[in-house]
Amino acid sequence: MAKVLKRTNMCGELNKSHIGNTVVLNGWIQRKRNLGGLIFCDLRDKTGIVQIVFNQDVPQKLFETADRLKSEYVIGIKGQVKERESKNEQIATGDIEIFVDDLVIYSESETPPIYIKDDDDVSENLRLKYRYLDLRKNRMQKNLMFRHNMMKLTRDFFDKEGFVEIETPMLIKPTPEGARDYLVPSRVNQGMFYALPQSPQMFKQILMVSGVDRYFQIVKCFRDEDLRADRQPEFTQIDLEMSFVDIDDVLELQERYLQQLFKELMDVEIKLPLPRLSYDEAMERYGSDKPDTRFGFELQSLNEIVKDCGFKVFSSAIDSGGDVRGININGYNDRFSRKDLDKLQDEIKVYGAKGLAWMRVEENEIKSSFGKFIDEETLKTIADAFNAKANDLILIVAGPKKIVFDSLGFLRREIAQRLGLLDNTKYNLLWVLDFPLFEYDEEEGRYNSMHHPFTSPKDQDTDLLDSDPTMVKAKAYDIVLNGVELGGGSIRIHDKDLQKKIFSTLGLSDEEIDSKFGFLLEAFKYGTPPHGGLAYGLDRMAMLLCKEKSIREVIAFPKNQAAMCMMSGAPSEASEELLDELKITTIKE
RNA sequence: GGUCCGGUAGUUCAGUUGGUUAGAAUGCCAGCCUGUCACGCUGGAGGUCGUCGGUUCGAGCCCGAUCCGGAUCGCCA
Repeated sequence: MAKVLKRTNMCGELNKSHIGNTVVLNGWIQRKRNLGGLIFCDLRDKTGIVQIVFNQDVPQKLFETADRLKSEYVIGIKGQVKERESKNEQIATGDIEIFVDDLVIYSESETPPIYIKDDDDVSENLRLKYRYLDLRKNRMQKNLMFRHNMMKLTRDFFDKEGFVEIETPMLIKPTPEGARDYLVPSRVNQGMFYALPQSPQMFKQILMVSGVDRYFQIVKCFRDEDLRADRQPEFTQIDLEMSFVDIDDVLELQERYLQQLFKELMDVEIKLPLPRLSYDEAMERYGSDKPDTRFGFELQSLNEIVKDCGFKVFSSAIDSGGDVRGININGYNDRFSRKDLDKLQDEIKVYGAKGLAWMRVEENEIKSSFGKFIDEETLKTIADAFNAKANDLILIVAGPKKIVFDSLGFLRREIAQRLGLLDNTKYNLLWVLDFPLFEYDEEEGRYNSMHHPFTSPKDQDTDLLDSDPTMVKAKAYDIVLNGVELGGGSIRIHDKDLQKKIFSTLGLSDEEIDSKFGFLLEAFKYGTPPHGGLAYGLDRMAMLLCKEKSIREVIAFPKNQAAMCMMSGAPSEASEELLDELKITTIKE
């Protein structure tokens, strides 16, 4: 076992002020340049890279050891910091280099299967398999540090505001609604199962009943649903709950938190109060309940203009309760070929759109895909509704509202991205409020909670619970950043009778209510403060602030799209012994 | 579960209407080299073209099936 040289400095932190010092560094060989009688190595640790030099003034044995060095060998060196004759402007330590007089090889390395550099474009599968190598990259180290700083700032902020971090259980009762649970068999209670929490929702509400007053937790949550670039089966939430508050109290505190987060971690000033949009307005203007407001192309209703226009696609959409809406890609008509438009039309079919109608506004005429079905007067009226000028492109979708919103919402984002209009130095935070409490599930023929069943309806809407549940608005709020839902929450129901009423509107029988939520309702019998809270998706927040495209870049050991850990091989089969003990029989083929 | 894109050297990729021994860059190995910093120069090794089947005189290329990866719709209270 080689001696460990006691480190005096980190590689990336050395500069001119260290010239003349003798330093001891530990790290990995990034690269070796052997000039024959002179060897240069780039030595890397988590802080950066510094050049170390071996020349023939050193003992022959040391020089021979240096000659053996290869990529990713782990070494320790002692040497003197000297000013460089020719600087390297590319790296932070480019003014200096270390002349080595002692070298220890702690461990050798096989040739790594992936390169340790930020701009490699190796397949993600390989990166995940060799995650320990991937994480050596400067970019990944930075992301890990950023996430750490985010969690530290979060803990400090909420601590100062009187919040207490309390751990809630990971083995809990399966939840009937919402996402699919991960199930954990109980050995002690044969045939019974725990679930891993999708969120600590009921526990944090019960902590309010317990008089904790303000709770928060940075907590792992689990949902057994399909993965996406921004969705992992296990993810981290910043979860919090407050007693004796209404919507404005929650939002005001969160705004101060976000302001501080952006100021300290990003050096970005966020102006308060944040903009607020109602759910209806967000849908009407942006076709999304998480609008990206960094660019225009807002939706415009054409119902009034085209309801009697004679073009069947439009009029029948309106007659059957749907919509005709469009967006104006103003100033970019010349950027879209006929082929581009056909492709966009294809792409919105996944949302159920039957087609895409378009109008090209040119200097002296309007060309459109539906010109022969409609008179020129109406075309002009549509163009006027969009304040269209030459070189504008108007895209129109007709159909059921959801399809129209989804399609145009997609087109807005997609086109802005293609045109390079997504300014990643801009951080548009906003609240979306006044969500519907329920949405009607056509397939199951019943109402579902849009948020979750503990969400309080708006006071003035409680009468509508019986007559028209879909009209009831919720005391719910989402925080949105550049088109991504960062988090959401609500003021909860603290009245057990109202809570029961909501459950029954959701179609739950008394027995179901009792078996699934009985403990919460029981707790509510004994004095419940008005309360509300919110949860942020920490991974998503870190992803956006690190300017990454996937949350996998800010999670140390993420799963791939098939929910597998490529490094460790999870999930895997369980042993017969374990399964026997759990009384679980697997179906053998 | 559906749709789309991809799978060729350790890695990233090219590979023409199907036609000789499948190429490049980089990495790796060996030799030379005292101011490099993506060091350079010379030489070398490295391939089940994801897998199986079919068409064909002949398949990396065409067809079918299948496996794997990614994006996405559904799903994600």
